[in-house]
Amino acid sequence: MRYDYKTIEAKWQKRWEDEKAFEAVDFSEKPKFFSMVEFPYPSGAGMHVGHIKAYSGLEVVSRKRRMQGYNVLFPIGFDAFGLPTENYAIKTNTHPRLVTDKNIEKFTQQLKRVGFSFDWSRVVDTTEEDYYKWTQWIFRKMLDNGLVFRDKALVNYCPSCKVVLSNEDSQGGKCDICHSDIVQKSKDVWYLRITEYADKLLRGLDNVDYLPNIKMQQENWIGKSTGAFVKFALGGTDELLTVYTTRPDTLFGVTFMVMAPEHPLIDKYADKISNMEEILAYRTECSKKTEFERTQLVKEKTGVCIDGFKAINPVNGKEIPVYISDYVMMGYGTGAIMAVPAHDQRDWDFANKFGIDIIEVIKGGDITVEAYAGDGEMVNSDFLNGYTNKKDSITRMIEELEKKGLGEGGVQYKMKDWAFNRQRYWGEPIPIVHCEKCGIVGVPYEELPLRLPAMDNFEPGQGGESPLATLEDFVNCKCPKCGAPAKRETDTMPQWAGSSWYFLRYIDPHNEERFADPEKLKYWLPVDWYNGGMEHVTRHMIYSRFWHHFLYDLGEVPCSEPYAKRTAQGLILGPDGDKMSKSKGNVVDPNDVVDAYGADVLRVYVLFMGDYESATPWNDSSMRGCKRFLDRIASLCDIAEGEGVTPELESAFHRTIKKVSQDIENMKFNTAIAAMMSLANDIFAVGKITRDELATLVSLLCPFAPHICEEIWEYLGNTTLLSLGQWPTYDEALTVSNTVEYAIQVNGKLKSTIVLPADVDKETAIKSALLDEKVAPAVEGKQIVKEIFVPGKIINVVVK
RNA sequence: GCGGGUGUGGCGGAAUUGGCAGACGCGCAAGAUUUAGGAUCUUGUGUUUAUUCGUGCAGGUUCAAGUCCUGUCACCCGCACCA
Repeated sequence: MRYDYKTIEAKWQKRWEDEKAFEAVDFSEKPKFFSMVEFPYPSGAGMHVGHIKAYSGLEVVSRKRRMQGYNVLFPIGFDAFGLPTENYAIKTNTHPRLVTDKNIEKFTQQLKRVGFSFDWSRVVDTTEEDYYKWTQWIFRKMLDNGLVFRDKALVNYCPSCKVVLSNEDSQGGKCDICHSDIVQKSKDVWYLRITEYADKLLRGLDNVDYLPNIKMQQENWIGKSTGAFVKFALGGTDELLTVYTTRPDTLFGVTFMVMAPEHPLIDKYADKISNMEEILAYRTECSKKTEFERTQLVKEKTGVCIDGFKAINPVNGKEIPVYISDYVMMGYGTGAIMAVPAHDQRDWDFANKFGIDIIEVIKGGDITVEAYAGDGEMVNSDFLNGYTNKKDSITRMIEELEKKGLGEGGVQYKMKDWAFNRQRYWGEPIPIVHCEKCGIVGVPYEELPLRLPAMDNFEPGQGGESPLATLEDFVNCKCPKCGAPAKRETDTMPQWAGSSWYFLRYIDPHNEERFADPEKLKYWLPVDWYNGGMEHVTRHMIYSRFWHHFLYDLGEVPCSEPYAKRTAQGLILGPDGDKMSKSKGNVVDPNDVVDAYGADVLRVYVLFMGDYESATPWNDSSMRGCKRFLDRIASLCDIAEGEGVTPELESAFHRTIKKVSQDIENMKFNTAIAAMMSLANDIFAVGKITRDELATLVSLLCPFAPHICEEIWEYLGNTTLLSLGQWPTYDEALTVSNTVEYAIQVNGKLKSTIVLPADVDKETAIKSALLDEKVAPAVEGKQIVKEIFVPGKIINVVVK
């Protein structure tokens, strides 16, 4: 058969679409399988091959599941709000709506050309009113349930994008979008109280099947630590200064305290502090430092001693000095620490610089040289002396503190509340009204969606105002509660909002009454298998798990965890081994590959090129090998004859069915394809194949290269779709052949190989081995000390 | 600094978990076919003169180690003054 991929691919894509082959059926009797890939951001550049690899994994799994008789929901959509589109819109003076529609059209066309078996009847677009209505609805529910609050805070501000960023979006002091330096700025910020769900999000990980490194990253992100809160009296005030520590048992080693420069107690007692000017100067200096400077200057500690009050150590009554220093952050713990220089390197550095006492309380290190953070016997610690177990000494100290009312055990999380507003146009308007009398009032549910108003100039205002703030009609409104004139919130939601619940909308994308029908949610949830990039396993996944947990607490969804299983694909690197990027000019466009080789070749190659979870460089000639493979498969039509089984191939077929079936489940697509290539090699070596066997082979290959396989299936006389056909089964007994090639070793060195019956016994095997013409001379005249026989594998003779 | 991961031919990568290292593919070489190029097909391809030596490096356990143990180096990815 001639492999005319252009004609073949167009033909089958049309037929799948005409027959609605891949549309999921709600409430079908078949077992359900909900597989989901991370929906793309429809950028103007179109897709690159990385997208194709990201979708091909679950594409193969989904196609296999359909052939195994599952009712498969494999949806796709577009996460289309966000800055790149908006920036492009500003630059070209086109409305972001038009830009988005154009980009979505381009992406859709590209995805369809590759032949992905998405359910195109359920496409969601986060920027459509009937979608973001429900994004706003969930936000309103959060507002009702006390999970939304407003605070003035120092925020990460990107002067280039003119936008406030979350900590997550400004890692390393750089803007996640344009990579400019972030500055700190005081602003009103809307927060979502995600920290309230920290423990639920952590415990939920026990019941899901995520790759171990994904779980670990999420645990790390949540960052739970256990320890104690300890209260220190401040001499000369009625105040208790609370600190958080993971090692309350080192309390006898505390020789000073440190507060974050912005700590509010400093302002409260400003009139008691004689060196306030010095402190204010230090504060100013700190606020000027960028994140980069703060992390680079890690070793050099700076600070100022507060001249006005001293702290009292609650366990021994000692007076100790209090400093401010920027190595203590306002954002973690209580913004103040007890310093134990003998056993914390940062405290040690600080003490060393400022000439503060260092008292050893744990034996084992040399505290004149550096802090000792290891375990050991407690000393200089009164009732804790002699303790050697960290856990016991901590427990004992917490008991003691609780008895005196000077402290208690507690936990802390690294995770911070989610800064949820952006001063940009292309996002979901935050459905809130500011009323002078009533304060913050939610837009009534029946008024949702709060539509993004049409406007011409989406450029952010100077000073970081949202462009919406310039629209009088939008801003001025009536208070929904009291009817008095009020003002609308003009900020919009961050891009993470729409993607926090999209998997729910796939289940019922056209519902006008609810975000999704409860019965349908019950049928489809949870997502059985979710695949995406490693870069999203903390932010997007934690945010969306948070929203889902919240909806679960409201009784809106039937399970607490949205994703039963999560995997991640590795990047495709450029041919030069570098990350693909437009600036490096090493981006491979999937359209070019489809034009030159066909969609099936592209699909097979992105899965064959390497381990699915690892980063692998693109290689054009390696891809041509995949083309050759499919050509050879097509050419099998010319030799396929007769029915039934070719005896020489029977075992190879059963082994391949087993291997491919298992490898797909483990995402070992590269070895699955290798196994089919091997089988093809065997077939050509034998020189014949029956029509039945060819049908089996194309069934196995169909999830990978569906167009050519459908064509061959039709060539074999079938009128049904192979994509909805039967997944081949294998007979375990036939996967093993009745002879085995044994390796023969003498003293562990390979000497020869020998073919023996599979059920050979040890005695016969060794006897035959010793007769081998290469083995005999090596053994001759020597004494046999030991004979090792591993059934099915190896014979080893030890001689002296 | 902390946490996790990876080191195997010229290249991408395999190795049913301790049992013939290099499956499969690329590349390369020779041959066939072809007016030629391309494509296709066949054979070969870690190293080395038989023999050896070979999975980052150095030791160890074992009849047997890419796989287990100890130490060490390099690279990659997270988080990062987290108290």
